[in-house]
Amino acid sequence: MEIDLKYLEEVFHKHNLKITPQRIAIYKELVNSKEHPSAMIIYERIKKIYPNVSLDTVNRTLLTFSEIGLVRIVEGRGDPKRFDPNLRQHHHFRCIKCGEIYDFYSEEYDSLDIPSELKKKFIITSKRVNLEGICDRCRAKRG
Amino acid sequence: MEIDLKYLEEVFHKHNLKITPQRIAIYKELVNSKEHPSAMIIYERIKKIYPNVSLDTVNRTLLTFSEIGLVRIVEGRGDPKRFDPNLRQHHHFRCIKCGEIYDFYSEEYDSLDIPSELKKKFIITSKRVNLEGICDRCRAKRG
DNA sequence: TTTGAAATTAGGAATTACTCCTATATATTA
DNA sequence: TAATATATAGGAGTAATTCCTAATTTCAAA
Repeated sequence: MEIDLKYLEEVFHKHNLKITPQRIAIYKELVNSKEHPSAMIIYERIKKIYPNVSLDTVNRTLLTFSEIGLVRIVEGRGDPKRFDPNLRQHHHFRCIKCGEIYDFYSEEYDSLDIPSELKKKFIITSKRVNLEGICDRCRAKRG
Repeated sequence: MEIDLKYLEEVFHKHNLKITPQRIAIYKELVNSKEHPSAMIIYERIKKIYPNVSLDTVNRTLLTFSEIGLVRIVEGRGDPKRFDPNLRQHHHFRCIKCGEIYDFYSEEYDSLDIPSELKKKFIITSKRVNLEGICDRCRAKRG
């Protein structure tokens, strides 16, 4: 998928971030990933194009992106952080066997009300339904 | 809070786990925690009672507990694993400033339907709504 | 009860996933 | 184009977790 470079550069400008080839490459790689990759996975792929990019840069960049809201860190179970460039409101199904995360969309879930006792106490900035279970592939493997 | 030792021993038996003082202490400590603690935090507390318990045992034990469904690993953002002994269906609010996680209950959320295209493809074993935002304490701090 | 096999533990080493440090290089603005 | 503020690479350092192994403990059967 071609990314909208202009949009990306605008976002960088808005947050006073310099436009560097590494940042663009990292963002491209993440957008074109389907599996909510970790920094290490992005790093391995980027290395093929920029052989001496450093893992630290990939990590730092992905964290910067998440700070400015360009990507999100997926909610996981304490293993390596995984990143998600999908900013459209969506929800996750996670396979407890293989760890794969599948995005899905649901208007019903999007329009869930926040319980009023929480609304009074907290400022709510994000809402997501996380489902877990066994995906079709893993189910097939074990009959 | 007093834990139900009998219940705990039954669970251990059911899964062919031996009843050891460490396992009981670790479970007690977790149940009596209110902040979804990490293995390290549990370890520090247990050490006061069993000075030469090892961190590995705490980690291993908590993972074992999560495998048999006695506790759950809280969904987080890649930092140390945190554990939750609350098996009653509930949902989480996580403060993006301080990281604190608050359990809450909602019948509306509990009774959410699973989208049919997911139900067809996947076996769903768990469902949770995760809210994020800023908690009352952090809000107070910054006026 | 005692005994013995199998599971579990402590302690340290190893690994993994970051995160920090700093000299060099690069992007932007004047 | 030059100045300067950022960002990067590479390596060191740190945190969280997992692995390894010898010693210990649990528990079931005698």
